Amino acid sequence: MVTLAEVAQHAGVSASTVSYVLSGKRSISANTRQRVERSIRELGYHPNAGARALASSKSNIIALMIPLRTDMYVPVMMEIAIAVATSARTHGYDVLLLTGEEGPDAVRRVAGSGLADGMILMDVELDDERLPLLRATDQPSVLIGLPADTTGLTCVDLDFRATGALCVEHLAKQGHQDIAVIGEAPAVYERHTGFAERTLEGLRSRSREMGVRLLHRPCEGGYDAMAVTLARILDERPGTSGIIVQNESAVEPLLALLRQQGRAVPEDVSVVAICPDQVATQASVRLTSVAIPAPEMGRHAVEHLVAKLEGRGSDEVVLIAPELTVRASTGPAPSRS
Amino acid sequence: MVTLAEVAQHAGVSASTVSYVLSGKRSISANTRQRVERSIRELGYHPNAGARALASSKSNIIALMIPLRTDMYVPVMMEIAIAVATSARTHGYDVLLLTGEEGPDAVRRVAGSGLADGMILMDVELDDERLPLLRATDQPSVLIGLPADTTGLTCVDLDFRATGALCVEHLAKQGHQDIAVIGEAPAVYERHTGFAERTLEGLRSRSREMGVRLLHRPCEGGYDAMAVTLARILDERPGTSGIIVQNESAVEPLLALLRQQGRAVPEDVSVVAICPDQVATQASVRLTSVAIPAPEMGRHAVEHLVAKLEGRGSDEVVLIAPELTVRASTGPAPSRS
DNA sequence: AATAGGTATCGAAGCGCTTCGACAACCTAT
DNA sequence: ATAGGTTGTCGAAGCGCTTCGATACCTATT
Repeated sequence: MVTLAEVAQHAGVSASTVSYVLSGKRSISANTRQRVERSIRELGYHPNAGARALASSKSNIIALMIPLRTDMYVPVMMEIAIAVATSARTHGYDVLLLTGEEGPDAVRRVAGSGLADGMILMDVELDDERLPLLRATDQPSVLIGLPADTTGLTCVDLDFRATGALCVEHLAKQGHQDIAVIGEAPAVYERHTGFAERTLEGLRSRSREMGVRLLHRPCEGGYDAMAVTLARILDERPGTSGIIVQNESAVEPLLALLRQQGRAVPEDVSVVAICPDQVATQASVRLTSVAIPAPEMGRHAVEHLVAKLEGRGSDEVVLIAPELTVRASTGPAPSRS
Repeated sequence: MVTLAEVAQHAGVSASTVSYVLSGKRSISANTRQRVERSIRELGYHPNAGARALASSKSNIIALMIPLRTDMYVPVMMEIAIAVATSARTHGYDVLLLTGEEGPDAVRRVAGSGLADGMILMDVELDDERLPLLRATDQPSVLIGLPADTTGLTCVDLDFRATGALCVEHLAKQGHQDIAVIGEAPAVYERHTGFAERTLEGLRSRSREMGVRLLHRPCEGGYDAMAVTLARILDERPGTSGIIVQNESAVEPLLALLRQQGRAVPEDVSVVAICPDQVATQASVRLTSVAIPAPEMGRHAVEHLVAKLEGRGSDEVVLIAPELTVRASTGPAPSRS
């Protein structure tokens, strides 16, 4: 393993000079810089991460805490994780992957050991048990998702309230009067995941404003659960002509069931999905949808965290504006006969 | 930030004693141990990761290199990543997330900087450009996936050859004579991903042995691509009564298309999938499938890597035996009229 | 000609930990 | 009583880096 000292000797300068060449914190003559850089290349030098962390009290690592569950939004999580990792690299950071398993202890461990300079938390619940700790240790951090109380925190999320509103608006404008919402699994609501509840708020308030009727039903993923849920919905509101789905694993089953029942999309029923674009475009009907901009969320999170770590940036809630893309699954409401 | 020295002072012992209490590398009297442990608790001490890494030349970090692409097997990747992370924790390691983006440079960087003690590579290609480096630096590592040449490497993977064979066998035994295979996207074959080619080998050799006809067609995910692929298959081999799918995002479209064409599953066509159990059980028909045991793969990978890091364990190829679960999508071949 | 201000470099201290050798204290077995 | 072993603890060195003066030289300014 090549060390700084060896590079220094090889280049005929002192160790500190090499360090300054690397960090650029003091001016170095062009001549010396080149000699040092050449030695670094020739010896294949890589600074030792531990030593660097010790001396500078900076690890250049960002911890990313992902949920342990894989019952929802797996592709989204993955996309965010990848976006965080690649985006972090462009800022000179590596990413440490923590699962939710350890819970608050992970926050303590990482903050206490100086393993990471800051952390990004995904899947934040409305009343997340990690938040008090985060505030207490004032560990630099960014949340993906929105807790109930955001004071002293930086959060990045899609504006799910606006997303809900946008979906209703789109359907209402096309004349749909009875709209059903197929939501996430009941467990998601029970654990008060912010995005689910905020979507619901947006859906409800906008349907009130626009005078349409809204029926919300949570739904486990899969064909069987979807069949039951759909039957109940159509039983309760036979006139339902617009459906909003916020559950990836219910999308395809829903379309299959509608087809099977002879309900044409979009002629008889319009469907709007809240899902990643990939799901919307690969479904058996190309779905009108509001995309969940996973890469953008990951990037934003990293950028805000890096800003904090560099002393710039402040606590702030960043809500990404939703965009509805019209595809083949929505159209005018069928005329009521 | 509490340091070792402060703990030592608080407990009235020397720093080295505290260190030995922590590591257990020398015997410590029960009395002293308790005093030290109490001080640690009271002060909320966490050893500094950088200092520890520097002094011991061990970071207690495992690097996990995941593919950048999200065009295939996203849930599987995610499950593996989570399994790796949680499993690593039980062995006292944290996981550093690297994306494939940096390619071989990431290997160099991590190995050179001592950032991680070892690495796990996912999505290994048959002739992966990272392998020469791995061998050259003799960086402790484990691959998930099987390259063409495994000498000097430790690999963990599902036995895809056996998987292919198992699928064919199951259908052949039920009397199916014409079997179609819907494979991964063409790009996957073009980049010579090991698992895809090995599955194919297994499929082909077993169908030769059992005297059935096999037609393999790569297929992009999604409804449209699946429609085209299916039409071609049925055109070329109208007698096809068994279908094997190895492409998650083709599963549901396939089922939808068959339904639409009035082909009943399993009465007219039997379908076997190679996919995670979740996909198989949540599909619109409960699918007979060979599961991709993601958690097991992740766990195995970590355990072998840890064994290597502790000086135990050797180079070895671990192939996990496939298991076929019969569900509702396969049955006897329709009698030929 | 003397002084001030830059610029380029070096030496040394120190980050918080691990680990080796030393040593005192005690316990056996002669 | 003494040599030889254990056991428990300490001090000091050192891991590879960053960073803070200090120094030496050079150019501009008075």
